[in-house]
Amino acid sequence: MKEHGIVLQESFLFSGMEPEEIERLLKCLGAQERAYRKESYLLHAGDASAELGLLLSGALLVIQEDFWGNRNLMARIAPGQLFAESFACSPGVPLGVSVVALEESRVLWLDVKRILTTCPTACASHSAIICRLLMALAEKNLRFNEKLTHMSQRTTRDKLTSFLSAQAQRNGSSSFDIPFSRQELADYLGVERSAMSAALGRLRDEGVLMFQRNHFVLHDTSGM
Amino acid sequence: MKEHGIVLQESFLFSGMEPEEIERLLKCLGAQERAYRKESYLLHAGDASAELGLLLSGALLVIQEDFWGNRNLMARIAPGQLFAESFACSPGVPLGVSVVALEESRVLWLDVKRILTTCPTACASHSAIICRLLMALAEKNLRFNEKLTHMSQRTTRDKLTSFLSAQAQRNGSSSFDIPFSRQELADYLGVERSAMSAALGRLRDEGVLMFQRNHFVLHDTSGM
DNA sequence: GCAAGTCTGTTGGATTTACAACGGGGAGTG
DNA sequence: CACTCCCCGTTGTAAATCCAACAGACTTGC
Repeated sequence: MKEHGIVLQESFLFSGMEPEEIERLLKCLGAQERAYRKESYLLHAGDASAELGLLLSGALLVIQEDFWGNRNLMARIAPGQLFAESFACSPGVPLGVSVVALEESRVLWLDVKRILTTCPTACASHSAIICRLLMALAEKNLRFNEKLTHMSQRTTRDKLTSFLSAQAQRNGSSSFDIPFSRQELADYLGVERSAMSAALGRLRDEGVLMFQRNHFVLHDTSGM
Repeated sequence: MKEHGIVLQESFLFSGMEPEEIERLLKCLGAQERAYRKESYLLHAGDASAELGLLLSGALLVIQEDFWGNRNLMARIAPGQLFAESFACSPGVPLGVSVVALEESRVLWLDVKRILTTCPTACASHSAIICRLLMALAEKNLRFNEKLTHMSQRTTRDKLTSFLSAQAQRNGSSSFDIPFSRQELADYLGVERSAMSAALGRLRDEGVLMFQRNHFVLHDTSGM
C-alpha cells in the first residue's frame, strides 16, 4: 500500500488529489489490494460483486461466454482504468462478464457500499469520489448511447451518415477530422471495411459529402 | 408543489420515502417544477444542462436530429421516469438529443450539483438519492451494454444466439420465456422480422434450440 | 358459428453486404 | 531509386438481408 501513488493520481477516480489525501481515502474506503497471476480469473460470470476494481498494474481482459461456450472480447483494461463498476453499482445483478488477467496484475478493490455511505463530515474528498464515479458511469452511458444510435441503423450507408453527422455536431462544423482509421471505423460500426469504403465512395459520388483520408466535409442537401 | 406525491413515491429516485421526507428533500435540492405545452421543446440538442428531469405528468419524446434533419426517436418517457440524466451528470458535454412534450406535461428539474454536494449531516435521505441516481445510471449502462453485445454480431443468426444465450443465463436455465413479440425482438436486435423468423427456423431445424411462441429451450451441442 | 384482427412462419425476387483479392499511393528506410 | 509496409479504394462473386406478399394458428367480439 505504498507505490500505487502515480497510477492513482493519474486515474480518473483520484485525479488531482494529493498522495496523503488518497492514502487517507483508501483507508476510509477499506480498499483492498490483491495480486493476480497471468491467466487467472478475477471475476466469474454469474458472481454477485459489490466491489469495483481499479487496475494498478498489468492488463486485464473483460470477456463474455455464451451458452455454447463462444468467447467474446468485451474490453481490454489498462492501468488506472475501472472495471465491473456497473455491476458493482447495481445491487443484486449477477455479473454478465468474466475478468481475466492477461498478465501478472495488481488490483485495488473498492466496496461501493462504503463509497456511498459517506463518513458524514470527515472526508471532503470522499464526496469527490462519489462525484467522479457518477461522472464515469454517465460518460460511459453517453458513449454507449451514441454507438447504439449508429449501430441501430440498418444499412452501412445509414450507419456512416449517422456517425459522420454526430462527429460534425461534436465539432460544431460540417468540416472535421475523424479519430479512426477505416478499419477501426468499420469495427466500431460493426460492418465490413471494404463495403464501408464502397458506401463512402457512393456518398461522395452523390454529392452528400467529400473526404480525403480522415478529413470529411458534409454538404447541405436540404435545399436541393 | 403539492400533488406530485404519488408519482414521486412510485418513482425509482424517491421510492420508499415518506411524503414529508420527499417534500423536505425537494426544498433541500432546490427542485423546480415547470409545465410545458404540447409540442414544446424542453431541451434542445447542443444546450448544456446540469439539470436532470423527472416527468410528473404527461409524456415526452427524446429525439435526435442528424446533420441533414432526419429525426430519430430515441425514447418515450412516462411519468416517474428520469431523462437527460447522463448529460446532466457529464459536466460540459452538450446535449446530443432534444426533448419534446408529446402532451401537456409537468416536469421536476433537479440540479445535479446540488444533489452531489450533500448538506453534510442534515439529510439522511439525501445520500439515498445519490445512491439511487448511481444505480439508475449503472443499470442503464448494463442494458446498453447487453444490447450492444447482441447488435455487434454480424449476422441475424448470431444476434439471435447472443440474445437467447443472455436470456438463458439471466433465467439460470436453458428453458425460458422471452419478454418480446417477434416484431419487438426484431426491432430490439435491429433486424428484419421475417428474416429473423427464417433464421429461428433454421436454428430449430439444425437442433440448436426449440421454441413455441415465446418459450425457448436451448440445446447443448458441445459434446456433439 | 362467423368475421375481423393479430401474430407467426414461409417463400421469391431485388438489393445489399461479406469476403477475398488486387492495385495504387504515401511514408519510411537503405 | 528501389524496396517494403501499411492504408485505402475498387472489383467480382457468393451469401445474407430486406421487402412484400401470403397462409395458417390463435384471439377477440358479435
